[in-house]
Amino acid sequence: MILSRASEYAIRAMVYMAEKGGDSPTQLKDIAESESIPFHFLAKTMQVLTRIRLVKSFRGPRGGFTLMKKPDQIYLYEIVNAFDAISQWETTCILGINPCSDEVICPIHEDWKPIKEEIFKMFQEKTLTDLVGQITAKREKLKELGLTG
Amino acid sequence: MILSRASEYAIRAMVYMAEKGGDSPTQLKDIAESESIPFHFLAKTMQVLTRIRLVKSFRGPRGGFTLMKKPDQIYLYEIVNAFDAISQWETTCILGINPCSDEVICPIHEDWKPIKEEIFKMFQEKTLTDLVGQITAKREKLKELGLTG
DNA sequence: TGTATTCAGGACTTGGAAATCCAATACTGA
DNA sequence: TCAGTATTGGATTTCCAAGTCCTGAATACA
Repeated sequence: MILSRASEYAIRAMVYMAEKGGDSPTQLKDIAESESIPFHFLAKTMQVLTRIRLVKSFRGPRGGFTLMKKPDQIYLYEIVNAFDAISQWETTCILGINPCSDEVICPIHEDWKPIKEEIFKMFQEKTLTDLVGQITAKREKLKELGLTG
Repeated sequence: MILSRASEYAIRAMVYMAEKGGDSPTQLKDIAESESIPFHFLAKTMQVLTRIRLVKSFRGPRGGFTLMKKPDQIYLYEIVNAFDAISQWETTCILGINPCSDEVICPIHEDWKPIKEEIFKMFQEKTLTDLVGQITAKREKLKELGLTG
C-alpha cells in the first residue's frame, strides 16, 4: 500500500533473523518458507540487504545470512529506504505537481507535511527489536480466528 | 507515491473545472492541455467520475463536463476512493501480513493507525474549494524559479 | 580433491497500472 | 438532414514491479 513488496519482505526476513538469534547463519530457504515469501524473489531482496551491509552472507553448506548489527541498532528506515527511496518523499508532490518543498508548496502541503514527517519518524525510530515476537503472535491470532495468515 | 495517477489527474481536473466556474461545460482537451495530462488517459478518468456522478458529461459540439455539486461540497475523499479504494486501507497491513485490525494488530499498528487516520481526515475534510487557485499559483512559482512544472 | 550445498547475478516471464488507438455514439448548429 | 465535434468504451500497447529460471562461484566437509 505504502511500501513495495521488497520492503515488506526485507523487514519480515530481518525480523525473522532477529528472532532466531544465535551466531549461525539463517538460510534463505528457511526464511522463505517460514514467512511465505517467494524464494527467488527473496533471494534478490537479500542480495540488496547484503550489498548495503545490513546483513552478511555466507555461501556453501551451513551458509546463510546473519545480521551485521544488533537488532536494536537496525532501524526500519534503513531497510525501507533501500527499496523505496523513501527519503525522496521529501520533495514529492502528493498531487503529482513536482517538485514540492516549503518554498513551492502543493495545495495540500500544509496538511500532508506533518503526516509525512510522522511516517518518517515511525520508520526512523522503530528497530527490529520492536517487532520481534509480534509477527509470530499476529499469525497465531489470525489462525485462531480462522483468518488467512 | 500514495495516490495512483488516476487519482492525481482526477483531482487536478476537477480543481481546474472548479476554477473555470460558469455553467458551460469544460472540455477534455482543454483540461488535458492545461494540466499536462495525457488526453486519452484523462478520458478514461473522466468516464469514472461521470459514472459515480461527480461530474456530468455532454457530448457533441460545445460538450464537455460540469461539476455535479458546488466545489465546496466535493470532498477529495470521494474522488480518491473512486480510484484507489482508500477505504480498504483500514484493514491493510503495512507489512503485508493481512488482514490488520484492532483485534489482530500488525507489529507497528499502534504507530501506523493514527497516521492512517490523519490521512483519511485530510481527504475527508478537504474540498475542491480549498485547492482552487493554489495549483496555478504553484505552477507560476515553479516557473519563476526555473523548475519543471 | 570431489561433491553437495548455498548464495550471486543475469536473463526471462508475468501481471497490473498507465497510456494509446480507434470505431461507435450522441449531440449541435447550419 | 447533414457535417462536424465531443464523449464512450473496447482493444491494444507500453512500462515497471513482482516473480521465475538457470548458470556460475564460493564454501564445508567427507
